[in-house]
Amino acid sequence: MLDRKKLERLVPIGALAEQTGVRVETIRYYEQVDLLPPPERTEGNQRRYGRRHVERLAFIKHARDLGFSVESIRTLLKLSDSPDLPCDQAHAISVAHLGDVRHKIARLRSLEKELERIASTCSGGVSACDCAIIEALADHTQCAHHEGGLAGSRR
Amino acid sequence: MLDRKKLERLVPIGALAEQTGVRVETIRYYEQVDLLPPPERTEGNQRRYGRRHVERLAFIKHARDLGFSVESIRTLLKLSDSPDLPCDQAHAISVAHLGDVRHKIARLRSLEKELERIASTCSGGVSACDCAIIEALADHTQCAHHEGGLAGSRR
DNA sequence: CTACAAGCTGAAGCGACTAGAGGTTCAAGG
DNA sequence: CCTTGAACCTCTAGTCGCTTCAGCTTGTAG
Repeated sequence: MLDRKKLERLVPIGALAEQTGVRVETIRYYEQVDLLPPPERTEGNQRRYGRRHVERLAFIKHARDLGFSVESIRTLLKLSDSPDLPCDQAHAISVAHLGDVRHKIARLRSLEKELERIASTCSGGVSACDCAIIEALADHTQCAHHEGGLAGSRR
Repeated sequence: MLDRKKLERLVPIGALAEQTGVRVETIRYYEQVDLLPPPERTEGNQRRYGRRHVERLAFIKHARDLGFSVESIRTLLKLSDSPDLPCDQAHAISVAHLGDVRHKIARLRSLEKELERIASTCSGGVSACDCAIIEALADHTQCAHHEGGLAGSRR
């Protein structure tokens, strides 16, 4: 297992981190939660990663950047490992996630508008303002999404 | 303190939850983290809330719906309690948060585009697809925000 | 009076890491 | 060969904003 020639082609965790842009601690965490398979070790018990690991971690990183949950990624990885029935499920996951993202965008846009309204009522000058922002927060009735479909989607 | 007449005007936690749309457990949590002051209690140690509590919790709920952190809300509440120098800080918090929200929107829009691209490469049909989604995730170079400013903003 | 809904506390769990303590190993310079 | 110090190791706890659970006690309607 610890063949000298093999070890030479393998990289330590710090190099893997640099290559992929994933922090060292996060890589160890991914191993712990079975996203990344345990790599080989040196005699001194240090991790040494090969090409496969680099690719798999890049996949994970990219999917995380796209906002996929670790659970979704676990499924996507399983699918990519067994190239028999992957397409349907992968497509379903992506489409569901796209729906999620659109939902979040809509919600954030509505928040943006309300925040603009609230922040603009008070320019932040020292005087003559008593204080519209706090009033706006206290008084829900001014609010555009009052009793609308937005509240609760966070939960 | 436990005057009979007073108690009659006070509501138990369940009613407060219903009125404000905040869950019972969450209300107790807010008390625990000092967002909501401890209310009066019945002889049997149950919480009874008055008008002030309802208002304060509505404030909190509204601010949370707008995505303010509990820390920001704590500050906003302090400001609203002491109406001397509130405006500047409240304005600063709101503007900072608005910046945050806009940043998130921009990021999500870019994710939306990429997800659209990825999902559209594979219509999800059973055959003839081997699987573009998984390839797209594996191959970062196709990605629009490749090495762009997006990665890492989650941290 | 009794049943049962609603309330109570305290602790643990969630997701996805991050940070720290305290120790070991690797590789380069002398 | 030896020393130094950066990089590595494990394990534990902390983050945020709740949620859930277990195992009780209290309030109220019939």
